[in-house]
Amino acid sequence: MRLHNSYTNQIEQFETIEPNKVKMYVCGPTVYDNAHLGHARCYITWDVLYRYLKFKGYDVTYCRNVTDVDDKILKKAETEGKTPEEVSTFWYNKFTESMKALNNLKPDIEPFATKTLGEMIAINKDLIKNGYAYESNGDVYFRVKNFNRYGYLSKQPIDQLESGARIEVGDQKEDPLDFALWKKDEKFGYNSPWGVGRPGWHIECSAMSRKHLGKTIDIHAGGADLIFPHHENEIAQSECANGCKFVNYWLHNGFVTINKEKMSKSLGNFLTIDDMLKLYDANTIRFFILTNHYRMPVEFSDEALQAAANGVKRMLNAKQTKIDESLDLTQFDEYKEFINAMDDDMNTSKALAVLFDLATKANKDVDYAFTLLHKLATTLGFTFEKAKLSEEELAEKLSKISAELGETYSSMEEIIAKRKEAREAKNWEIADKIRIALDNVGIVLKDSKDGTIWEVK
RNA sequence: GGCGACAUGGCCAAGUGGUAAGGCAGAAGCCUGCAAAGCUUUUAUUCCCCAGUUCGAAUCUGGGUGUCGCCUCCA
Repeated sequence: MRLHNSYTNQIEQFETIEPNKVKMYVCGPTVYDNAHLGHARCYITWDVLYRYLKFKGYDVTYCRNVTDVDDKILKKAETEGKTPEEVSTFWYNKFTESMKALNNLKPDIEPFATKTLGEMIAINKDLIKNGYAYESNGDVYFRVKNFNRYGYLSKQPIDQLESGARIEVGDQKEDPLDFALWKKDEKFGYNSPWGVGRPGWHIECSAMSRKHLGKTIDIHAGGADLIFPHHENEIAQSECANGCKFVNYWLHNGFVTINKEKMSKSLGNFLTIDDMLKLYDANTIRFFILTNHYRMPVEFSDEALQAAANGVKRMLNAKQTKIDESLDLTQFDEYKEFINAMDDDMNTSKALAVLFDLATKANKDVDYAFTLLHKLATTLGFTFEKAKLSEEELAEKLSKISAELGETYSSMEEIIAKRKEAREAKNWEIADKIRIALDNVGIVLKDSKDGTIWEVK
């Protein structure tokens, strides 16, 4: 497999540290608010990578952290009169629900920052001992000038960074570029060798990554907006503390834009995952994301989502046959094409083209097509489960239909039988009336030689 | 100002040296009592503009124009 490494800005052959094992870390959410479509893109992208690596036979350990110590959480706790734990627990649960609703697999490890403080303190101690960090009035700062590869990931010339850096009021830094590893905070802080305080954001990921995956890992992924300063700082901390390479492959996804602008919390132009899921299903959102290459920006619009909904419906509504588990899928050209596409830096749009080809073949009764389609689409995280109505929803629709037709029906089967009767008598007026009444409540009938079935639109 | 990307049909989008995948939308036909779904056919002599390299460029080089992102919390 070949992957684009942001560190070298090149597409490289993916080689694991240990044979057949992948240690993969993704920067997770700060849990203080609803997740939006931008987060969905990020976590769907890395979910697909996770699934695909497993599909290829790798033993993958996927670690995605939860940042539960942060200014925004504390602010929210204060304004809502809650404890920071209450706020972060609430939003972590919401986030978990959103991820599940999007059909993202749960990472193998989901560490919390507040449970990794010991590791953070240990790293800080090492950094201070090695001269890469210093304590200053209860704060601890990283000494950027001592790390000569600083700026390599983000391709930022250090003198440029220097001129742009600002010193905030109350800063205790030796140099404007230095960043906080630990911040004095007597109100919400934790005990440390430097007094009561809180960890800096960047050290959290260095610590959680090292604790759960080790000093050098295969993949570290996240949104492209984390490249600077977050990932740059992680590299500095981890490599200076551990004395070895931190990450072999840095992977970054592009943004979701809306009206040509990055969708983000600070601009306020975001659509939450919850709201999206009221309008479009998880398959549609996933398809919308995967039609674009993961590093390109993707522009949100209702038209684009509607197009995605239509497209994914065709793909997943392919004529289903029994899944043949004994079939050797690797023998088929479509399988090879899919692998080639995904191996090429996750070319999901090409992979989807293969799935469309298989859907058409399945509809034309090519025997292996549906089994292969099912396997490959599932690998990308699509589901073939049809939308089902709850008993209440069905009852509501039945009563509406009954009202419109002026008769009482207690099941869809009854209605279909009635229509069948009318059709056999060539009473097209009644047959059409029934079909239209169903259509009005979002139920579509499909006639075929084998009879009539109904589906939710 | 520094750094990094992107510009392909009505819309979305792959393709990075060998003569334009795929999806959506549109059109025609088949199927159907009519539909829906499906199947078939169909829609870019052309890839932002201008030079250059090459037998050959959407793909490489130089210049221009436009759009976006990072440089501050951000997926």
